[in-house]
Amino acid sequence: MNYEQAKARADILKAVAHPIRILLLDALSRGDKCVSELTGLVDVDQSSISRHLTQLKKAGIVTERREGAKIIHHLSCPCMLQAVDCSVDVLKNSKKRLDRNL
Amino acid sequence: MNYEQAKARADILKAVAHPIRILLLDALSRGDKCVSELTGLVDVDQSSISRHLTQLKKAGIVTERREGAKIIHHLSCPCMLQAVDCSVDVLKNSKKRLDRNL
DNA sequence: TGCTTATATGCACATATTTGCATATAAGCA
DNA sequence: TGCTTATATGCAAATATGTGCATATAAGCA
Repeated sequence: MNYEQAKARADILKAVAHPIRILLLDALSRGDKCVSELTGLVDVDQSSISRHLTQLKKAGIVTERREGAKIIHHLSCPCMLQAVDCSVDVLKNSKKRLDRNL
Repeated sequence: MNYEQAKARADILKAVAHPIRILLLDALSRGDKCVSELTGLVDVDQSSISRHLTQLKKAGIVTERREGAKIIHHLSCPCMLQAVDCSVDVLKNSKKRLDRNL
């Protein structure tokens, strides 16, 4: 793998690597939602959610469609949920190691 | 999923989301290596590689063992390679969409 | 012990990321 | 058109991240 390829992969992973964006993906995994619905999930400004969604869209993980005044967001790459699951495995393994005092 | 859980997952993914760290994981997937071997992979200072490895170790993705003067690094969570593969899927899907002019 | 190789760390600096507030843009509706 | 709801964006400030250089620490060996 060369640096360019690694950079492209890193850019996708960076788009996911934020607590709020992970919460957004989690919510979208249970169905399409508009910005105001997603804003209700966390205690941050609506503008912040808007920008997080922009990042997910730029990365190609989420798509949008307009429905009247609302913009509906859709998880177009559910595969990224698996990437999040991988991180859960790491957490579990780390915990196991701690439990064994390693 | 609550914010704490999302934060823990994000911290793991952040540890991977950097081109150099992805190159390091890729190299380690083909066998354990010491710092100086890994430093040869990219044109950055040895201290930079050392710090990237520290992040991977803190996240619990890589472990180390000493062998004489050298410190050998080992990919303890190969599952993270799958997370990187997920990002490749996203890139492929994005490319497909572009090819269809969507 | 003194020298060499291997790795880590303090420091300073540059760059990137996140955030809220205010405000802009866009759609729907009276 | 004027009002309301929905979403995006400019700006400024705070925080985080990545980097090289110099140097510290640790192991092996003559």
